[in-house]
Amino acid sequence: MAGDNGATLADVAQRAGVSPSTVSRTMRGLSTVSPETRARVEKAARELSFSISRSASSLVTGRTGRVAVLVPNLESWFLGAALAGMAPALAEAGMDMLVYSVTTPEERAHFFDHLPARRNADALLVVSFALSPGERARLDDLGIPLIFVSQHEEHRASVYVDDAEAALRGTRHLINLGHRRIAYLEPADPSGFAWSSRARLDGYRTALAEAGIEHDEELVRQVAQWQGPVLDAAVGRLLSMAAPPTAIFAETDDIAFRLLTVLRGANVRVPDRVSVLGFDDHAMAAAWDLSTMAQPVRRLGREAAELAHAVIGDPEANLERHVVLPVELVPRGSTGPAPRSPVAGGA
Amino acid sequence: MAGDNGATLADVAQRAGVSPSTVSRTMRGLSTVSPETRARVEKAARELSFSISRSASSLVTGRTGRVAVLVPNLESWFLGAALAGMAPALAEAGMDMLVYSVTTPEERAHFFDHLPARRNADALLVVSFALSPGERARLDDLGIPLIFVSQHEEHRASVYVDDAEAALRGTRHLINLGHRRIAYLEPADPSGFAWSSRARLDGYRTALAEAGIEHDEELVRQVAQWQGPVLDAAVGRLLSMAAPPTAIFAETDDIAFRLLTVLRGANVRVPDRVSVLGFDDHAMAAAWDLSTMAQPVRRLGREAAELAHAVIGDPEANLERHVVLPVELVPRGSTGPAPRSPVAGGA
DNA sequence: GTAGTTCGTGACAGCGCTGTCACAGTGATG
DNA sequence: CATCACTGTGACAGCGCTGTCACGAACTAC
Repeated sequence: MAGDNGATLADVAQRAGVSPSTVSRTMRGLSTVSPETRARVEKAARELSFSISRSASSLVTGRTGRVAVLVPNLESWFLGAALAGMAPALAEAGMDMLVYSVTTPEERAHFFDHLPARRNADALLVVSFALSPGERARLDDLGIPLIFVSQHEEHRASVYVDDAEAALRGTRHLINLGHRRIAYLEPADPSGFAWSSRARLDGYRTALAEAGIEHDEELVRQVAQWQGPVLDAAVGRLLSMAAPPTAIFAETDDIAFRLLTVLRGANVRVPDRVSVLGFDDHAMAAAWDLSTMAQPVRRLGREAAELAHAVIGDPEANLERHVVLPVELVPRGSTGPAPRSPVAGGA
Repeated sequence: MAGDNGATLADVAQRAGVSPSTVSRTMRGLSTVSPETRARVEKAARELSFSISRSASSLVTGRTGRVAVLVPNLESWFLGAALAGMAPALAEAGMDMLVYSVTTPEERAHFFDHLPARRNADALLVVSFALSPGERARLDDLGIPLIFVSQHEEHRASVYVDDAEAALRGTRHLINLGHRRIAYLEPADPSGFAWSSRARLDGYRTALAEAGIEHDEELVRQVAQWQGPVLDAAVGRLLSMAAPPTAIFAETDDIAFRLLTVLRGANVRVPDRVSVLGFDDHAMAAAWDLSTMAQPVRRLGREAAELAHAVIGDPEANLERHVVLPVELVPRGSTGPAPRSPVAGGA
């Protein structure tokens, strides 16, 4: 039984008493088959547990029925959610999802040298993957449509969120709560992830300028997103300022979680003394009661998958289409009104 | 440029001045090619950006060079880690990874009706997927080797952890800390995940029996793993007992996180008044300072991928091999010595 | 009733590879 | 010097489909 690859189209044809052509037409749902014949063929196919060999059909059609997805890893909540958004959309379109997780330098070298996706997929979705210029160029060699997800790419289809606008709105939320001293924590180690870190910082600055709050570069600090001590130091630095911040905007929820842990350990009450705002709406954000800017990650994935499907189906499709999705504030318990006591001065 | 599927083997042959057969032999690394010819062919292949069409070769060989993975979702940390373990192992073996995420009833129906993996993969890895008997039987129809990951399946290759032993050791750890009243929280909603919940509970009971601690069924409570109120109620029940537990063993880290949140909200100090032990070593466990039983999830994935590769390469391979991996205690700050005060009586 | 149209089906080539067989060239053996 | 084994290469069929073309039957129109 094992190794038996199943019945062929010809087997089904014989059983149904028709030609292979007719079986092929039936399986592909072409309309030029009479209802009776169709029923007979479908019955035979079911009895033989037949299903089309994509290898054979793609040899003829040049289409593989597969979409490849390139991700910088598989363990982050973000990428899982993005894939989770793609999977149903692709399945619905009858396409399979090929996943390439490329993390280490060895994996990178291997992937970009061999381009295993070549001739194995009809499109490549690149998700939040920081590419070198050489790697970027190499992807064009694949000869299939590229779609960038959660990253912006000139002259190529891209699906992403408006980071600047989101950071702007998040910062405004803090300002509306009365905060004037608002710190910003940005990741020092994007670790292969690509997103518009710069845009988020810009949005933060725009909001401050808008409110006439003078910008204090001391309040912007780089912290390690995953590792230990650096964040403690940054927080210590902020808490020991003459005019310490009453709110901290973390560029990612991962940073916010670690920030909350540090603050809790230091007995700094949130949000009574310091408000904390994150970015992403990480799966655990609700459990941490973290206010955050929610990225529609699943939708990002879904839109990308749908775009891929559209592009594959239509060779004339616009290969430079950009889809920008909104980010919404999810207010939770980690943000509150600015305290009266520690800060005296206004703007 | 787009839509151009690249050079064929024949193009390379012509450029290198050899026959297609020789190019094929070269690309597959067969030994019967002279070094000079090999060099010439490789040069030509590189110049044309050639790579083998798996569709064509699999049509002949019957092998697809792909492994399919069936997962109940893509958003859990656990499955991401399992996939992350598989990916490099498969890449190294030159195989692609096809991911089928099957969550909703509609997706289930579609997957098991159409078996899209049929003839599209050389093996199927089933990861922690709770199958109905009908679905289970359907998978055998695929005609390819099945490998069960993080779940135990009679007469089929399986890679999993020793849940009973792990729960036994975890409970022993609590007993060694002086705890005698140890509660156990098990999930009421496995939500499509398959693991040996029963085995974990058994391990807990074995440890208690071993230590001569009488078993109190009141201390074992079912809680919703993802939803809200049920856990509060269970915790309330435990804390209002005449002899409340001094330690709580949560069957998953997800439960433990929610437990910690509830306890914090209720001002029950951990571990001073109640120790909390989790199970999984979730990516966030360190951030929560949660003591837990660490499953080697990545390794689970890697071993499964290697097993798949072995089985595919050798048709005579043992299709019923079982690999059992160990679970280790990771002691962190959520477990500590049993308090003196609240409980008087011993065993 | 003849010509034109549509519908449903079958025949057949060929997609790009691989596996088998054949065969020329080289060196070893007696 | 004839025989044999071995090495490196090419010729060719065929894997399981799809796309094109051809064709008979059943209509429609005048």
